[in-house]
Amino acid sequence: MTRMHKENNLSKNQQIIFDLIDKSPEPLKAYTILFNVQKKGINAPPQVYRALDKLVEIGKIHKIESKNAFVACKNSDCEISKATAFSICESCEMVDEISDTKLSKYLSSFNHKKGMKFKRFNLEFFGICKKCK
Amino acid sequence: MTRMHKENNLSKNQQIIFDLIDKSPEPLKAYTILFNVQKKGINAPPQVYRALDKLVEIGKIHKIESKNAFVACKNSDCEISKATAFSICESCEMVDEISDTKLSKYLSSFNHKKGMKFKRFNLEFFGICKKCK
DNA sequence: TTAGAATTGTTATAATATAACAGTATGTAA
DNA sequence: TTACATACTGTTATATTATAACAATTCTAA
Ligand SMILES: [Zn+2]
Ligand SMILES: [Zn+2]
Ligand SMILES: [Zn+2]
Ligand SMILES: [Zn+2]
Repeated sequence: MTRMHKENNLSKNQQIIFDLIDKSPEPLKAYTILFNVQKKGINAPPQVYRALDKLVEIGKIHKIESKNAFVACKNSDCEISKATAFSICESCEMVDEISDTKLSKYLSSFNHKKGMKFKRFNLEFFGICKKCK
Repeated sequence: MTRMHKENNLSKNQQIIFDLIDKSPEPLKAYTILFNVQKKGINAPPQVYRALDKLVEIGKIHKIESKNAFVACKNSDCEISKATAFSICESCEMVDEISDTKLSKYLSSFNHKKGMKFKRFNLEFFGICKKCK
């Protein structure tokens, strides 16, 4: 029993949690996820965090660091999460993943004066969205 | 007693906590700060978090969101924290504030396709620093 | 088929952050 | 100077976010 869902490489818990995040219009927090998947047999925080860690690692979801919340990747898995950018409304908390090739290229090729070579970046923009204006 | 330190606008607790962060070579976490200021009479988390909130608000320190840790601003208070960028070593955890006018201007003038006007951004670059190479 | 790797289930606990309430200090303006 | 508003402080308790540790099962590939 408890078969892997080979069609997309996700395990049972990973799939359940990804589906929940993917269909949510807003970022979900770990314990919100936990409460919502208890009916499916996921009972404890480590089960949620392990799935989240894996989903982040493979680029299916991203963590919004300023909110401790998770969103599904809308951008063909962001080259496995090496270059992420988000717009965040400070009023309604809505989060949108920004897909802008120019921005991504500009930042990916940005080099630190101190000679550090970057492997990854995360950018969070804050403002008031159209709806909230 | 407990006079305001008017020379720089910081209250007693704010000054104690700012001094600690400012002289630290690395980001400090809230409870690390708490342990280090208990000898100065700051005993409880809310005292630390209130000072941190204020210091962030006035741009004296920044929160490194991916680490839940705080660093002093090295950049004339970043126009009150509207535009922050950091480089973070994934090996030694060192954090450097990036001061790059071009980068800052580029991002400050970046406009979202969906019409949202940004007021603020935070950017975190990750890599391996020179020392750790 | 069998050994290693990945995943799961479970209990307990660590680490991060805030609520709520009471009191004190400071600046301003009548 | 008094009175008021604002900011800051102290304190206890609690909420929220995340991980440690261990045992078992399932998957994968040789
Ligand atoms: Zn993405
Ligand atoms: Zn909004
Ligand atoms: Zn700064
Ligand atoms: Zn390093």
